[in-house]
Amino acid sequence: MPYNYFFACFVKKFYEVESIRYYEQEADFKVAVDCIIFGFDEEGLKLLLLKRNFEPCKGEWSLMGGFLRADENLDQAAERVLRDCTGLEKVYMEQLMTFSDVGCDPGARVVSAAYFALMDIRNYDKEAVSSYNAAWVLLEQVPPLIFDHNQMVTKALGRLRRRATNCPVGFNLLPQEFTLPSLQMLYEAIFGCEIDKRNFRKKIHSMNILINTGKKDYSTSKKGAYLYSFDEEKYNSMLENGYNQNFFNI
Amino acid sequence: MPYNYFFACFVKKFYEVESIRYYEQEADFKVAVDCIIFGFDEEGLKLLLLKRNFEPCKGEWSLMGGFLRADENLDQAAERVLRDCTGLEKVYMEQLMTFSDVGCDPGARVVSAAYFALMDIRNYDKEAVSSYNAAWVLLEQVPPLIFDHNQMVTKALGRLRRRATNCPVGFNLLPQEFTLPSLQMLYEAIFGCEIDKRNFRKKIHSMNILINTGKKDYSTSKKGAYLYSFDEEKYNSMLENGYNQNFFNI
DNA sequence: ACAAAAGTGTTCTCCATACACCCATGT
DNA sequence: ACATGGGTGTATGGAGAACACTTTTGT
Repeated sequence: MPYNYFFACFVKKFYEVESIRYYEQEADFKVAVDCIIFGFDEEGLKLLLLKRNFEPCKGEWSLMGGFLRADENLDQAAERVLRDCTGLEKVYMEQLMTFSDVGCDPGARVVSAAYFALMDIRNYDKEAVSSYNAAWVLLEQVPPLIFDHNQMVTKALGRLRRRATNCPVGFNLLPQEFTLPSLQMLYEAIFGCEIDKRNFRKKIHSMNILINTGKKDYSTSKKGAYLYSFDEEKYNSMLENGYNQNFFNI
Repeated sequence: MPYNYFFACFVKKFYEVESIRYYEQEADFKVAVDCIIFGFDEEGLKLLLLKRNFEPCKGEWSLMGGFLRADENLDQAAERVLRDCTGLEKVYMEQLMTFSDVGCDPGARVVSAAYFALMDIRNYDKEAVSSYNAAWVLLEQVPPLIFDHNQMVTKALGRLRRRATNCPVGFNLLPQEFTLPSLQMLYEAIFGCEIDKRNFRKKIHSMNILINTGKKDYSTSKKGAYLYSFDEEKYNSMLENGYNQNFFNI
């Protein structure tokens, strides 16, 4: 229970009467969170989308969403929404931007905070996903979505690209152990362009944030590709020591 | 009147009854906008802050803020707040992030979208500013602010730095005509470090986005420094032609 | 003459880019 | 033997960083 909570309870008494004077004439809004959930596999970069089996807009495609509750903040609401529909906790998430156009949701006056999430597409609760009638859709094949959700997706992709250039955020889209060819494919998918294999590997190796597990993945070639894991500790200590370089520059 | 508006009116009829079923059990929130307003003069980078002469938290320092109205979106609300307290329109503004901690504003459950703005400190409505009891405060001397406003300021500074490295957003903080020494001082203030004069000028000149007006400003030296203006047209055409370089790299 | 700010060029280093061949293995 | 994907090194160009002196003019 955070300190703020007690403070709020304490101060509330003081404000209880006053607050009516200050705030009561202001308009009320529903506050939503919508999650742009990225995943990645050999086919490419994907989004987890809902073919809605509930109202409103039943039958149409949308992002995962939900409403903010009085006793939580937006980060918590976004985590809850993600947990509900994928069964996952501790997924990389980041607030993207808040959308607020009048009449965007015709059902009510809603202000919607978009969050983007990066997750390992091989590791989620299939039952939860299918109960929401959700599916992984290739980024290039995203259908028209309800409200301003397509706009949110566009924003999220831009943010993902910027993040991926500045920090090694891409690892969140891969399993804990991954091969360099798959890491390169991921970056090619994020940036939508081809990358020279030698330059890519040189860059990655020069950063010294990968650990070669010694194991090999033989699923895509006869020779087999080494499995690496991300050395988060090393990366964090680099950050503390003022590492300020671009992680990846196209 | 945007297309969406008609659409909303049309669809509303359909939803009027239904919406009650979908949304009525969701919590209501007040939605605020808070503006982090940057200015710059020879003393350094400054923020426009309020010493509140109204409740709540009368007597304390805060950002400029206001509540979202039912008939506007967040961008419009932020513009309105800025217009009310500085008399300015068409100021560079950008949505920063939405803050939503429970108990942050003890007066009510408020979700607050922070905006950051860049303006020419020499050009604003002094009466409006003083009627709000507002003042320009050096960034290094920002006092404790109410709620989570200090956190917003920190975020805004980070965003400003990132923006300034990627695009020539700094010009919004200067008068229409400015000298290279003052432009350099601005960047030194934004990044909080010294910059080599020759390298700075080389970089700026190589971009070809400044117009030398031929006029000189003699206010800071006997020799006088040339006044330049930002060639927005040229910059836009560069963008269209796929200019993708960093504007400024420390 | 001198103080005070404006203005200017060169060298070095490092990083991004372009580019072609060998390796391991299953068939 | 060969097809398939994994893995490696070198040469070049361009941009950032370091660095010192001349110009102008008011006093």
